Amino acid sequence: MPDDGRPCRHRQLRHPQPRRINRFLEPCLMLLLHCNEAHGYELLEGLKPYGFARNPADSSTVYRVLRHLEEQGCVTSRWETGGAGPARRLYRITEEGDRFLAGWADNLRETDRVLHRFLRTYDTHMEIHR
Amino acid sequence: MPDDGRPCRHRQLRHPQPRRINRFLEPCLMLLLHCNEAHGYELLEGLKPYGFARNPADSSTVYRVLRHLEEQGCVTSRWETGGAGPARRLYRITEEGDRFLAGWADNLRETDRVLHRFLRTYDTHMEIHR
DNA sequence: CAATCTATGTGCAATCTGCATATAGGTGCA
DNA sequence: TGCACCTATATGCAGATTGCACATAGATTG
Repeated sequence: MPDDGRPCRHRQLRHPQPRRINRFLEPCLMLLLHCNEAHGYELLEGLKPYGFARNPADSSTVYRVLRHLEEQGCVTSRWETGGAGPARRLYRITEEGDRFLAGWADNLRETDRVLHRFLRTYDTHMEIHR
Repeated sequence: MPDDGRPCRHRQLRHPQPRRINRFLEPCLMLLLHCNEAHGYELLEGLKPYGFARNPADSSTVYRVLRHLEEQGCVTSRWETGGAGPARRLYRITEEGDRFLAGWADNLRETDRVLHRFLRTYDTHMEIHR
């Protein structure tokens, strides 16, 4: 199906958008920050291996999620000036963030089980019914 | 953590809700209807094996999704009167619905891959960083 | 006849997310 | 110098999804 870039007008038969797991940016950003202190623009690139290569994350959403995580105490930030280009807000994960990430991982493992249950049922059903 | 039933006041550290996959009701209902013609109240029960046992789907959402699927041409409905209790709206899947379900399955398989990529990365990272 | 179960539905509000846009420092180049 | 472009962060707005509260109504049971 050709894609002219315009939003889908007729609401009919719309397939789910690329972002299918709610708030999936959260665990991805937290895992990246667990590896290294980083700023938003950098994380935007780092997300690519997590399924955001074909469907890049929106930068405004990334920045918003990071500020949200900071409000929650999962990360802290500090301004880095003096480097080349505009000032960057450098994020670092906290202990609270570590626990939050672990909770997310458990949560996603459960989601994975649910997904498998569905796909297995689908496959066996389709095998029987042609 | 005790749960007094009230909504979470302090917005802090909220973990993702039980419904983590966007519009997951859609493929589940379609798969159930691929097996058998059924009405909403019945489908509400049939959803349980798909991960809705611990977190039952909201009935209003189920009815709304079914009407939405009908607008899309994925299902058709007819009233069944004469049985015991109130009239029931019986849903049946269409050929368009079959294709839509197949598309959903492909979509969820991709989601599954993304999920695995994350969990594998998480596990190996945590193994290294104790 | 009141409570309860079956069955379908509307209204509303919170949440999440993508698009458009604003702001601003820095670099390359004609 | 002027201009385009890249880096970097952020706000406003609107559409989509979803859960909760509530409305409606037929049928059954004590």
